[in-house]
Amino acid sequence: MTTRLTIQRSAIIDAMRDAPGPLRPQEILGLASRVVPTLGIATVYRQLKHLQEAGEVRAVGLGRNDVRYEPTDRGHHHHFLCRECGEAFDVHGCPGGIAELAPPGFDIEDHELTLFGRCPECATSDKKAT
Amino acid sequence: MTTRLTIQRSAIIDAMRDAPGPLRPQEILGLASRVVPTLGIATVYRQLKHLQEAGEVRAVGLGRNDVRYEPTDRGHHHHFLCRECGEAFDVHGCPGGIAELAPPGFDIEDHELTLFGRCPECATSDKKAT
DNA sequence: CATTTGTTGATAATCAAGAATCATGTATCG
DNA sequence: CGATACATGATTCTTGATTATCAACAAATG
Repeated sequence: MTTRLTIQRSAIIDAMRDAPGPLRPQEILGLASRVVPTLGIATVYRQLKHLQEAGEVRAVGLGRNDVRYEPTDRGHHHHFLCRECGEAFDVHGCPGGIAELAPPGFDIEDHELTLFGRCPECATSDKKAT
Repeated sequence: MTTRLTIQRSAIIDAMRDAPGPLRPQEILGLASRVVPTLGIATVYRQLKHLQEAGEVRAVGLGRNDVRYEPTDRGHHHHFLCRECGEAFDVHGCPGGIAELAPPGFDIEDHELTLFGRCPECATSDKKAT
């Protein structure tokens, strides 16, 4: 169970590292396939599991029924989800005073903030103006 | 397709209306079953669909693989999710300046904020102190 | 009361995500 | 080179959530 650094593994890690935000398993497959064309989805899931257990990768859920993965070394940040193309982007910065929102008695450990809208690319190709 | 107000329908609506936060279909079934013991899960899903189409109910996703439903007439608010018991609570109030977090070029339409931690009930019965 | 139309509850069908299986492949080490 | 142990990729299986089906029902209408 020694965890070898195979090309598949590094391709998967690189895909996440180079992405502007968290990726879905299928997206990881697509990106890493450019490096390792024979890559299978099973390996993606397998490596994601290993990487999660190793603490190098974390799952985040934006929207409903949506699980994406991101490297854990990016510090505290939030996300933007484009409603048009579905891509997720990291958003740095965090409004303060969040813990104070909860009524007394609630023990706040953490929080997640997700912005929804249109990414620069989708906003530019304005489909509204049809 | 006239949408009759059956006891099942009103029991389902009442369950959501009386809840402190969004409910999962199974939770709705459990609560509404107190009023209509024969209630089936199929009716819950059916009514949720109708209510969504009627704009009276909205689906929200907290955490991963998690869909809950809430009445739409509660105005802008956020949520708290207890990591121990899994119950969700509405949180009123909203930190300002959220739209400014996004880098230029992003078109922000909306946002969701979820707090994680322990609810008053779970925080009191401190299992940490074992 | 009889008819019509929408509703219910039990259950089967569907679907997708993720896990397990297994033969093949590939480093590593002797 | 040959043996060993882990990794891969194709595929199948499992699981849980949601949907569709359908016979039994109930409200509204004549």
